[in-house]
Parts: sequence; structure tokens; C-alpha cells
Amino acid sequence: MENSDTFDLQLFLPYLLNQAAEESSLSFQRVYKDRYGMLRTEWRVLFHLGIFGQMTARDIGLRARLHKTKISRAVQKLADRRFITRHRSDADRRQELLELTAAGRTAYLNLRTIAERYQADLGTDFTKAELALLQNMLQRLAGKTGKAGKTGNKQR
Amino acid sequence: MENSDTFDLQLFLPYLLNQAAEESSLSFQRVYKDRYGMLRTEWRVLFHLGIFGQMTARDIGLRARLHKTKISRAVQKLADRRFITRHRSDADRRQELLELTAAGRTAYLNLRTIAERYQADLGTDFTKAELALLQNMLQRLAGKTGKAGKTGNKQR
DNA sequence: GAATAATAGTTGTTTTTGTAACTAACAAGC
DNA sequence: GCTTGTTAGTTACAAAAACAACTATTATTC
Repeated sequence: MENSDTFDLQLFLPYLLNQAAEESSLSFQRVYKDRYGMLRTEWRVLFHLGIFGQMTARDIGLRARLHKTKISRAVQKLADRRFITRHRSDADRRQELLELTAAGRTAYLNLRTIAERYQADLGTDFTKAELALLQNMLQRLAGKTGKAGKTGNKQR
Repeated sequence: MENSDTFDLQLFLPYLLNQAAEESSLSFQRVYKDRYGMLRTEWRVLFHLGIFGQMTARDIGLRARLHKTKISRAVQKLADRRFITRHRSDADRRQELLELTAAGRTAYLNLRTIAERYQADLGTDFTKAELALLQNMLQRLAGKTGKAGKTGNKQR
């Protein structure tokens, strides 16, 4: 009816960011889902271990801002599929040291190649400067929580 | 272990976009969740009706790229809470014309004000030019599917 | 104009997520 | 060294999302 409203939803960042994120996730999701039966959290865990080597679930949670239950479940599935190994730490027997197996590393490298190709393909739509600026702004947006940091059992 | 890997996850767009989207959604989510007990799909439907006036569920689905089951359930809840009315269309008795009630419009205007404030607050972190460019790039990323468009019962 | 297909929207079932409560191990204070 | 508090990770239950199958209505085609 009264169309006098001028709010532009398409420019509202929480909305727009979600649309862009969902869209950009799609092609990559298809790969890790169809080819490896992975969920989003699982490839993230896989990548963290691929990039940083041995880590604990806690470390991953802090870096990726993932809740520990999500990680716990992802770790279980990845271990079931023999993509990672878990070893209880001697220094602190509560925590578990996670590491990629050979198969896990292969999967990681595979996915990483595809991720790199995806990123490179963006070059056709964006200039290098644009892309760098986009990344910079997104990082600023993503990092906004910073304040509370802490360590704690209460990561999200 | 072998830290020879150089892939920067923080710059990988499907990852980075999700981080930014999640972060930027948080503050706004708190408002519509705590104050109105709404879910993400619900405020989106509410906003579409607030902005565009009378629409069908299908219209909303096409614009917002939401699956019809999600919309169906959001519409039910919004109708339960007397935020919208539903009238079967005479032109096509399969579809339903949705419209905000007075209470719905009030809630919408309320949330819209908060959304506008959020958007304005970004001005402290970004210049106008930066923000415009960011929005432009995000829209390009969000619109990429375009190819298949169609109409169909098969929106996502 | 009857049969077939397509569309708008709903409902039921399965996955995935979110949240809270739990166990086991460590840390600190006294 | 034992009580109290924290932390790493798991498990159980509730909420939400994804997916498939369904009803009712309109479009198409022969």
C-alpha cells in the first residue's frame, strides 16, 4: 500500500553481508559437501589444522570463533573419517592435540587448491585494489567484538 | 607441525564474509530477538511488507531469496502475533496477500529506526565513499547467481 | 474439456545448531 | 592437602533449518 517508505534493505549491512556471504559460500560448499560429505565447521577445522599444524580444539575455537560443541562434533566426524588424529596432551591431560592424517592433508590440499582458484577468479570481477579494500573492510567489520576477548570457557 | 603453508584463511572470501556477516548481525539480532521474539526470517518478512506493502509469500521469497517453507513458518508466527494479516487472493486463490497490521507496522518502524541508527554508526568507522564501495561490491557478490533466475517452485 | 503439468503454500521428517548440564583434569587459596 | 573455582571437552535435550512429500488451485495441451 503506502509505498512512502524509503529504507533500502539491499544496503543494510547485516542483510547485505548475509546475502553476499551465502552466495559466495555456495560454490565452495558444493565442493566440500558433495565431495567429502563435510559440513562448514568441518572444513574450517580441517583448514585450521592444515594451515597451523597441530592444534587443540580450544585453539581452533578461539581463532575461528566457533563454539566448542560445534568443534567437538566436527572433530569427531573428521576423526571417524580418518582425516585427523587425536592425542591427549601430556602437559595438560584435559586437552587433545589434533593433527591431520595423510588423508586429511590430501583433502585439505585439494580443497585449498579450489579455494585458491575461487579467490583468483574474483580477479575477473574486482581489481586487486578493490579486493584488498574489500578484505580490509570486512576484517574491520568482523573484528569488532574485540573488546571482551578473554579466554574462558565461554567462547561462542 | 610443518608450518610451510601460506594460505590465508582470513582473506578467503567465503570465510571472511561469513565472519563479518555473523558479527554484524549480532547486535541487530539481539534487538529483534529479545524485544520481539523474532527469528531472522521473521524480521526479513516484516521488513519486506513494511517496505513494499502488500505482497505474497512468493514475492518475498523471490526478493529475499528465502525458501518457501521458511517463509511459510515465519508468516504463521507473524500472523499468530497479529503483526500481519493474510487474505486469499481472488485473482489466484492459491496465493495469499500479506499485509502488516498496525502493530506490525509499529514493530517495523521501531526496528527500522534501529537499523538506520546501526547503519549511521558505521559512519564512524568508514567514510561515505568506503561504505558505498563496500555496498557496491557486496551487491555484486550477492547477485552472482543471476544466471538461472527463472520463477518456479524451486526458489531456494 | 479431460488429462497432465506447474505453481502457492503447508506439513512431516531428518539434520544441524544452540544451550545447558555434565565429567575429568588442573589451579589457587587457605 | 582439601575446598573452591576454572578450564577442555563431551553429551543430552530443545530450537531451528533443510529437504521431501503433500493439498489445492491454476495453466497447458491434446
